[in-house]
Amino acid sequence: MLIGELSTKTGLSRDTIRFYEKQGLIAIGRKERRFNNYKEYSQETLERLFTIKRIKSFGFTLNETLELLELITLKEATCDAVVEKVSQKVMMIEAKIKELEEVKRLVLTGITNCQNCCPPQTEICPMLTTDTIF
Amino acid sequence: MLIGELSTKTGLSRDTIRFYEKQGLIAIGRKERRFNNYKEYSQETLERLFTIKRIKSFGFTLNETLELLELITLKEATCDAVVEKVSQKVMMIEAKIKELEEVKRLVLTGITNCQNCCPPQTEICPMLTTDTIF
DNA sequence: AAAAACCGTGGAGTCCGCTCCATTGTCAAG
DNA sequence: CTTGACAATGGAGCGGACTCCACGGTTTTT
Repeated sequence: MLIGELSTKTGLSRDTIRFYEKQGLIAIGRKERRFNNYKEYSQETLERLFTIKRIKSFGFTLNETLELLELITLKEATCDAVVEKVSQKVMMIEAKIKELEEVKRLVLTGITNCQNCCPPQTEICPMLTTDTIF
Repeated sequence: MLIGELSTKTGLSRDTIRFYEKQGLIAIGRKERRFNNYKEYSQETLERLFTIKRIKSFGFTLNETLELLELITLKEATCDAVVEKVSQKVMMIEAKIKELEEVKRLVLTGITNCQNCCPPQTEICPMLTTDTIF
C-alpha cells in the first residue's frame, strides 16, 4: 500500500510516517517500489506502525521506542525484558507525577497565603516576589 | 554588580542570565556599563531574577513569565490578577497529572495482563503489539 | 486538457530552555 | 610578563516530535 493508505489506517500523517522512516523506526527495501518510484509498504510496516503507536502511548520517546523495536527484531522482546523496561517507565511517570504534585502544593499554598494576607488590589502580589512567608 | 556576581547570587549560569536578557526578561540600559563595556547590573535586576526563578517554580514557561513580569512593570500585578493566572496554571498542572496517571494505569494494566497470560520467556511480549486484551 | 490530489526528496522551521563555542577584550595574581 | 579567570557578542547545537515548504513528477478526476 502507498503512504496515504498507511496514513489513513494508522491516523499518522504522511509527514510523521516519513519522519519515522528517517529516524529508522520503519524501513523500506529498494525492491518495494512501484515502477514510478512510489513506495509500496507492506502489511508488516502497517503493524509496525501500530506497535510504535502503542509503545509511544506508554510514554516512551521515539529513541526508546526504537530500542524496543530492535528487541522485537532480535527476538529478545520477551515478556520479562519488556516488563522490566516498562516498569522503569512507570517509575519515571511516578516521579513526574510527584514533581507536579509538589509544584501544585507550592502554588496552592501561595494562593492561600495571598488570600489571607493581601487586600485584593495589592499592587504587586507578594506571591511573585516573596519567598519567605509564601 | 557584574554578571558573575549575579550568577553566584542567583544560582543561574552566566549563559542563562544572558539568555534571559536576549529574551527580554531582564534589560540593561546603555548607561549601565563600565568604561570597559562590562555590564553593571543593578539590585533591581538581581531581584527580578529571583522573581523569575519564583515564577518559573510555579510551572510557568519563560514566555508566560515575561507576561507576568510585564504585569509587574505596568503595576497590574494585583493579587486578583496573579491569583487568576496562577489558578489557571494549577488547572493545567492537574490536567497533566491526570494524563500521566491515565498512562500509568494503562501501563500497569498491561503489565498485570502480561504476567497473567504469558510464560515469562514469550518471544514477543503481547504488551507491545496487542491492543485488544491489554 | 486542466485541475486536484497524490507521490518523492531534501531541508528548514517550530517550541522550549538552555548550553556550548569561538573570538576578542579586560583585569588581577603570581 | 604571562597565565588564568572573567567579560561581551553572535551564533550553533541539543533533545523531542513533528510540521511545513519548495520543487518536481504522477495519477486521478472533472
